[in-house]
Amino acid sequence: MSKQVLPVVDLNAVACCSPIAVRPMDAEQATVVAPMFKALGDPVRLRLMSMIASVPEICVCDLTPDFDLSGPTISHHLKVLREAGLVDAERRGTWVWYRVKPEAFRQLGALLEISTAPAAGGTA
Amino acid sequence: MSKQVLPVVDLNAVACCSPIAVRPMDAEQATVVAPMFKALGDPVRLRLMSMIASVPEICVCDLTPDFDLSGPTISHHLKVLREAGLVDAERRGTWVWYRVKPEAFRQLGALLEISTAPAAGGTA
DNA sequence: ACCCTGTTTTGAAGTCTGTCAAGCTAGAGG
DNA sequence: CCTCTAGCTTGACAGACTTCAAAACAGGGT
Repeated sequence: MSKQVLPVVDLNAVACCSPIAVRPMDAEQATVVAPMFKALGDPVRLRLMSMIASVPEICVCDLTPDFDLSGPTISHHLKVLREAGLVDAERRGTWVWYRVKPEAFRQLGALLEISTAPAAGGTA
Repeated sequence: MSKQVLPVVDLNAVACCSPIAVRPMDAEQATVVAPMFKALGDPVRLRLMSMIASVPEICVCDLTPDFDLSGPTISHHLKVLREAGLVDAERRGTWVWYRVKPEAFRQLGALLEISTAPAAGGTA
């Protein structure tokens, strides 16, 4: 039983991407997406995420020293990012390597787009 | 003393916008930005946000009925969005009207951009 | 086989969050 | 001035979150 590293958020369930500035989100979609934002809502995780996102992949051993936190705590935060579907992890020999899941990233970016923003007038 | 509606997150302090996929975030910036993501990390607030964002402005009285929650609870969530700097509120007569702060929105969107993403190879 | 290093899991403590009931404030209209 | 409605604030409580220490797990080297 390889209970290794399995994402929890189903990206296909994230009704694809119309920015929230264009159309209100239904309750179900909000339930799916909110955990991703929540995962980024902690300063430690946000930094972890940005460290992972700014390179192709990175070892936990290169993440930990940047924080005044215990190893287990970093590991916990990484797990939250994993379960939010934002990153993937893979063990290679002694070390575990993390990389972003670009789809997830794109999802969130798309939701926040102002793009063809509403402006006055009404939805009629 | 008008303790009306005052934002807490200083948008100017959000070192402007290089996507986290490009350069890791420093601790200070993460501390400033994380609360915005956190505010969106609750399904109720995410829906509120999207309802507000999809029209020019909207009255609390038009937000509340969409949820199976008490008035105070909605009010609490709106306060969180306000203090995260994501929305503004204004009382006009009997009703209070909410609208998004597009700058904040844009900030977050910019951070999530993959834009000139890293791809393999290394940062060299 | 044993130990050493890197990472995750478990268990526990303290803090924060989401929610409601009750009470309060702001404006409209008599 | 009184009352009614819309919305916010306070207080309280159950549940979730962050963190660490201790222990477990995974590989590599001797």
